[in-house]
Amino acid sequence: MAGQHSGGPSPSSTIRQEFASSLKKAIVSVYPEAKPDDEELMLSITAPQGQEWDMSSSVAFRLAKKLGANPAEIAGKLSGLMTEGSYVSKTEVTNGYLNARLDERKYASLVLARVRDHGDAYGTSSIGEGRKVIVESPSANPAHPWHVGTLRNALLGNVVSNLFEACSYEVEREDYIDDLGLQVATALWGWINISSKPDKKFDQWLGELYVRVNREMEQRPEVKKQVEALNKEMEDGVSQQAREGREMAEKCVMAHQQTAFDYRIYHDVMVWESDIVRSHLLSKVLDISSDILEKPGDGKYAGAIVIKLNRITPFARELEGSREDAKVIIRSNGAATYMGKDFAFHAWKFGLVDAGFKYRKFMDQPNGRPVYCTSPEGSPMQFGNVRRAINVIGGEQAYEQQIMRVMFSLIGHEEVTKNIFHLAHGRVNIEGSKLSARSGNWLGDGRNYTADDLLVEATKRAMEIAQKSEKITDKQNLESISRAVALGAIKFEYLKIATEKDITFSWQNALNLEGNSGPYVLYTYARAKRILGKSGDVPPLSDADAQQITRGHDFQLVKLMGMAQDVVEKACAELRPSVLTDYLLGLSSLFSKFYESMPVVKGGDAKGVRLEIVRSFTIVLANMLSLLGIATLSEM
RNA sequence: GGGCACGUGGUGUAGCUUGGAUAGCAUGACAGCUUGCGGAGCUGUUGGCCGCGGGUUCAAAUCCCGCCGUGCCCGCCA
Repeated sequence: MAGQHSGGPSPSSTIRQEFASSLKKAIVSVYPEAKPDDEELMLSITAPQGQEWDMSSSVAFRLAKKLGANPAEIAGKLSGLMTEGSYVSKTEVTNGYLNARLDERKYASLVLARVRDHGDAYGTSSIGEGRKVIVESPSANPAHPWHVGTLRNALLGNVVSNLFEACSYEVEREDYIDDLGLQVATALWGWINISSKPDKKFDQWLGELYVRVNREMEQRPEVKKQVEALNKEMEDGVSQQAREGREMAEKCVMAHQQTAFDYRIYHDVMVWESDIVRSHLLSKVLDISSDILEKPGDGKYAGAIVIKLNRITPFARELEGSREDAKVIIRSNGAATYMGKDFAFHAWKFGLVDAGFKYRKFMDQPNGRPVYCTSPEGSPMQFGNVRRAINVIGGEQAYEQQIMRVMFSLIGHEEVTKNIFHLAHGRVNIEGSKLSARSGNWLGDGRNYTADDLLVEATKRAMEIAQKSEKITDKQNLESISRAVALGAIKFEYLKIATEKDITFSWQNALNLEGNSGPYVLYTYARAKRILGKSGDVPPLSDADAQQITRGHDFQLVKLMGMAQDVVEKACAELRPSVLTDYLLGLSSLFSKFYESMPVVKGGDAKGVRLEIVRSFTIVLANMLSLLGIATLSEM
């Protein structure tokens, strides 16, 4: 989606407002004491099933309570006073509901003109104008490839970023690179002591090495000691090993980027944990938060800097029965914990402290924009300093995220607490076992549950079907078409599941090409495109065309298309990509019914309006798919 | 010990924030639809005590209370 944001109310909210204000007028004149609330009125309006009515309000039930009267009676009185508007042509009462019917010619003209005028920008909104948001995802460890769980995180982060952009927010797509810590130290031990000669894609190779070293550590305690020593070296950041560790991690991240590009996922900036440590961001943050921190001289936490949980619990009651009574921010050896770094990092995100980061270009991206990274050498750039932060992180980290948010309240930055959103997603398990990075049960011969392999498998599957397709005229493009279908299948399959739910990964589901799936949506798009291809340019709707609209699938489809912007705003406000997938399935399914029941090219007098509907459908569908990061295909 | 998340036809799920008319969709099974704009589709049949028990309400999948089941978290790991 590109171009100007549409701004203003959507067609569907225009008609709901009209209905609501007409309801309000009627209520005020019959029951002046009822004092109807505008928002309540809007919320009472829903779309009823069936084709007879377009909007329905349950407001009479609410009023019945307030006034102690019968709902049906109230609705009856109101109905008599309802005035017609520009779009509402008729109202009636059924079972206490006030139903409204639209003038389908007028409303269809409004929606279709809007789609034609706004094109690529149809469905966008201006609600976020002037605000900046940072989205963090997927923050994979640079010690192994993206697995099917990392992919879920990355896809979520991408869609959420797209949604914010569609709502006119300025968006910074940020990736936190956790290049310190035991995972990377473990891989580095292998790099130094076993092999530094990759013979396959770097992250895959490194992941296998990492798993090997983990097994080694279980048998040889001295290896574990050496890994811990390496970890300390990397933390200190000055030794040859530390430089080697960073170098190795960068190679791994390069390989991750390849995966990201394959999935059409791009970033603006990568913040490396080792640069956070190097920048002494921590000590600056400690300065502004000294009031809430303690440094016990003895006991369990002797020598460390901690935050006592009894300071947190008044603001987060759910942490009260916790087993620990403090959270360590700086270890007794002087190194910051993950908690400490994340707290400091968020102080940077919101511009509370200046980290003095230096940046350089990490690499060019296929979208034409480079991704930058923090670096020991480089120049200052403008990143961070946002008003809102979305952290796409697994639900298992809710405890730490909660403590961190409360810490900002305690140091007097309530606005930060309120604007850190932990977008907690469920786990992705693989059939029969849990995903475990350490054991590498997802990595290796015959069981390679990586994002890369998933795409290869899905493309293969799509290819089998595409080869049989008689509709693909350009056989040269079979490979790229299959890949696009595969991407559509995978992304849709992941995103349609509610964010908070766990997923048990199965090839069967991930490669789904029919039913509630991405390929189903792409397929309806291709059919619509074929109709347009046979008809040449579609002229704008004439009055005569508008007369041909019926109350069948044609108008149902128009009504659904009129809701695009509301859907985008809702998906953005709730951080729920599945709102989009639901909408796309609804649109596609309705289009299929329309397609089966209402001839377009041979539609006679109705040809004009039906063509315009088809044309609009392709635009709306393409816009919504693009928010999911899915590209359309004219043939498949 | 405490907390968080999830529980909806055989299977996978939407709806729960903001209570509202026959709980939506897919898949599976069965039966149909192509000399019609693309059958990766459409139509029909089958299949649900919305985990259980209370409560609030004119009205509960939705809100409240209590249970049960599953997963996760409560580390000077990240």
